[in-house]
Amino acid sequence: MAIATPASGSQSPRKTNASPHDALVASGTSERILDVAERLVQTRGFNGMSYADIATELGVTKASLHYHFPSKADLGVRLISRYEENFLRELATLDASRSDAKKKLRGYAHLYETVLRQDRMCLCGMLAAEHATLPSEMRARLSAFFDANESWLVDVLEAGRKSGSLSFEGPAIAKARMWIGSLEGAMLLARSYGQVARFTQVATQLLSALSL
Amino acid sequence: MAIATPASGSQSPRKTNASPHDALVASGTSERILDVAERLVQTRGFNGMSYADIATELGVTKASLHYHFPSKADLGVRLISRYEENFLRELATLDASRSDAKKKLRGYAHLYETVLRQDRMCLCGMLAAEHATLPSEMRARLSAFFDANESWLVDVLEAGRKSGSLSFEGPAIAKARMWIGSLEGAMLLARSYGQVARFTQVATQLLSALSL
DNA sequence: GTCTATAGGTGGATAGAC
DNA sequence: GTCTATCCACCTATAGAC
Repeated sequence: MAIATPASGSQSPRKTNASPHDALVASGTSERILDVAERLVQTRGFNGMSYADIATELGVTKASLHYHFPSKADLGVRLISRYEENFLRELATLDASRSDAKKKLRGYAHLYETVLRQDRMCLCGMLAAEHATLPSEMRARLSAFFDANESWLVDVLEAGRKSGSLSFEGPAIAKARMWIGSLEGAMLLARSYGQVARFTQVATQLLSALSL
Repeated sequence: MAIATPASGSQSPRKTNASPHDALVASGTSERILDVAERLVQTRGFNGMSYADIATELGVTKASLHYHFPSKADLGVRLISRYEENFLRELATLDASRSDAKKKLRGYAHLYETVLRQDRMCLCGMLAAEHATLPSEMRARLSAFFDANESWLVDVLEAGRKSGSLSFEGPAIAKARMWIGSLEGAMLLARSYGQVARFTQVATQLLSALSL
C-alpha cells in the first residue's frame, strides 16, 4: 500500500538488487541508506538534504555512505529507480485486482494520498521542481517515471471509456497528463498547508469529472 | 502581462517601497537584486541559489547584497511579498476589465502560462516544494499568497455561477483549490519536460469543465 | 553603497588504517 | 564495510576601509 516506505516493501537481505558497485551482495545497508535518503528528499528536496543528514540518522559516517553511493548523483539515480520500481509494482497490483477503471483510478489517487499522509511529497514531483539543478542522469530517470505513469493512466482511461465505465472527451493522454499534474500539484499545496483534505478534494473532483 | 519580469513592472527609482533597512531611499539596486534572485529561485529553487550567483550576474560583491538584504531570509520574504503584489495587481487588472467569469479564468491561467514561457516555475509553487526548509517568516508569506489566490478565484467562480456563465457543482472553494493545485502541478511537469503544451492542455480542460 | 578580506560553517568527496 | 582524518569548494554573514 505505502510506496517505498521503510516499514513496507524491501529491506531484508536479498540477492535481487545490484548495489555496491554492482556486486551481487546487497548488504541491507544500501537499502537503509536509500530509505532515509528517500524520506529526506521527499520532505526537504535533493538540494535540501546532505550526506551528513543521512549519516547522522543512521549513526554512520559520511565516508561509509560514499562506499555505497560514490557520488550524490549515484544516490539520486538509485532513489528514482527504486521509487519507480515500487510504484510500478503498486500499479501492477491494481491491474491484477481486475477492478473496473474507476476503481483503479481511485487506487491510483490513493497511492499519492498514502505518501502525503506521511508528510511527504512524491519523490519525483519534488525532483521535478529541482529539475534545473539535477545531474542529467537523474533528469532522464525522472522523465521515465512520469512517462510510465502516463502510459498506465492512458491504458486505464481508454479501457474505461471503451467499456463505458468512464466518460470523457478528447484524447486519453490529455486526461492522463491532467491527472498527473493535478495530483502532483494538489499534493504540493496540501503538504505546504499540512491538510490532506486539500488533496482528497482535488482527487474527488478528478474522479467525478469522469462520471456520466 | 508578465509577472515581476525584469523587463516589465517596477525598476526605475521610486520612493514607494522601503528597501535598505526601511529607509526611504530605494536605490533601484534592491529591485535589480530582487529581479535576478526571483528568476534564480523560480528556476533553481531557494536552496539551489546563492548570494554568489546573484552577485556574479550583477557584477557586484556578495557583501553588497548583504547591505540590501542582510540575511537570505530577508531576501526571501521580500521576494514573496513583491511577487504577491505584482500578482494581485494583475488580478486587479483582470477585475477592472469587467470581463465575464470565464474570460477572467482564462486570464488567470494565462498569468501562469506567461511565467512558464520564461522557463520559470511559479515562485510560490517552487517555494511550496521547499516548504520544510524555509525560514518561518517565508512560510507565512507563502500561505498568504495562496490564500489570496484562492479568495480571488472563489469570488470569480461564485459570480460566474450566479450569472450563469459558469456551471459547476459543490463549493466554489473546492474548485478554487483544484484550479491552483492543477495549474501549479501542470506547470511543474510542463517545465520539467520543457513543453508548454502540457500546461495549456490542462488549463483548457479546467476551463471546459466549467462550461455547460 | 560598494569594496576587500575574512570568519566560521557545511557541502561532496577521497586516502588509507582497521 | 566502516572508520578517522583531511581536502577543497562553496555557503551565509560580518568588519572595516573607501
